[in-house]
Amino acid sequence: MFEICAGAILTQNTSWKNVELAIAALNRARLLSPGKMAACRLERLQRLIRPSGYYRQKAARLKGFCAYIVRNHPEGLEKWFLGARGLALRAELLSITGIGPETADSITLYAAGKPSFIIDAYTRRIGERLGLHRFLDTGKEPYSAWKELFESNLAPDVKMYNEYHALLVELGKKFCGKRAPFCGRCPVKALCDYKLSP
DNA sequence: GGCCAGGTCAAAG
DNA sequence: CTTTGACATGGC
Repeated sequence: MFEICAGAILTQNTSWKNVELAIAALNRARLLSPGKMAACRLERLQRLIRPSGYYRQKAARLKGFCAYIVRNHPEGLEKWFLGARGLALRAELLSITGIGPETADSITLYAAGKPSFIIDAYTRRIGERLGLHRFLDTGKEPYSAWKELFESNLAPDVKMYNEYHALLVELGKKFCGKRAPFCGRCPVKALCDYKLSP
């Protein structure tokens, strides 16, 4: 649970592979709990998470997150997440420095198990290449616009959001690299073309 | 060697 | 309020 939260912060603009190294180090150091991490010296934390990049910034963000939990939710993550509505939880997470919309959604969905659709680089990229950006609510922030587009067209189901996002990431890695503007081989595109053609 | 990776925030303009 | 720069490592 806390590991998922830490992973969500560590993976900001970073490949998951590097994050795994950092998580493994934290695990070996037995620091994967808010209390332990909050009590850990900053320099030590920085050293442990170094492989995940931005280690100074991320160490500060992790500590800030832990300090917030210790101070405002001393009963622990489980109780906090259990007692909170998804939307309220997301808003609360957003108030913590270092937790932006995507990280908040990742924690809300993956750690707390509440339906909150995650928008990431792959989701946007695939969406754009399928022409879905035409349906975005102009006048809203891009993140919110994408999120609303998906959430207003899908049932708020945790398991489905989970799989949906995982599939988008998988497909994005394979077929929608930043350097390949045309993803004609992408199965999602193939499926859409099939569905949309008479 | 250059480009990229499941972003976020504070400082400028 | 919108734009821009900083943050940093590992893999291909």
